[in-house]
Amino acid sequence: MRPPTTPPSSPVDLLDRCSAIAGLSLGELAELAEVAIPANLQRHKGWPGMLIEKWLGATAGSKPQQDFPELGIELKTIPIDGNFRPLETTYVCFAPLLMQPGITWQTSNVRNKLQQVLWLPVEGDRQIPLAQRRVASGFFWQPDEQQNAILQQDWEELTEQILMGQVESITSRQGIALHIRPKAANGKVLTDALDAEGQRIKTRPRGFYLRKSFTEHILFNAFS
DNA sequence: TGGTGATCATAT
DNA sequence: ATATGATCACCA
Repeated sequence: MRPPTTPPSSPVDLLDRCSAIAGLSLGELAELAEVAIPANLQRHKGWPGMLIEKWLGATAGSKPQQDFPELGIELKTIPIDGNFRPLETTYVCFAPLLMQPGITWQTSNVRNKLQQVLWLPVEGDRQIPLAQRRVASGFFWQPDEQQNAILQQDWEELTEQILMGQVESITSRQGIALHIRPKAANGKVLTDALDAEGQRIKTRPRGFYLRKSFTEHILFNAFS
């Protein structure tokens, strides 16, 4: 078995590719793909995600769009414990700190990315050697009405705060499903934002993340 | 002990 | 610096 060299032609094709790797370990997948296996993830935090991308035929590169643009599908690998509960929050996208005029939930990058997600849980307990961690079954998810409402509410609250020049007072404790945290290589990375007086300030870049409590429900519904 | 804030690798 | 892929790790 080898990784595909072309993007999936359809959602069914994509799901087939998931089925083909379900139950296999990251070590097996890395060996078949001729990818080096790091000893741990401390300096290779995105490694499982990149490996899975390769096996599903996602377009390489760092574009601010979905992983499968032709299908309108975003891929998210998610580390889970023995009970299929998420071990980490899920990064969604950067939080724009200099708002485009007329940005709404409907046109937001968060909504665009979460409209149709392929979740691929992977064993993530740190006591399991990286190479031995197995891939679970992937599944499609679309936010239901209630989930959409919560996401929209969180997004609007956080966006409003950014718009009001209050980015520095945003804490990751805000938001039921979606929250904002720093997202950068280190604390020295700064980007432009606006303060309450509309003056340009430098602040740490932020990203939108899904809380574990939210993704836990998604996983629970999928596997129960 | 788990969530918040910080950080790591890589491509453009 | 911004974007992708995320997980690390400190401390309340």
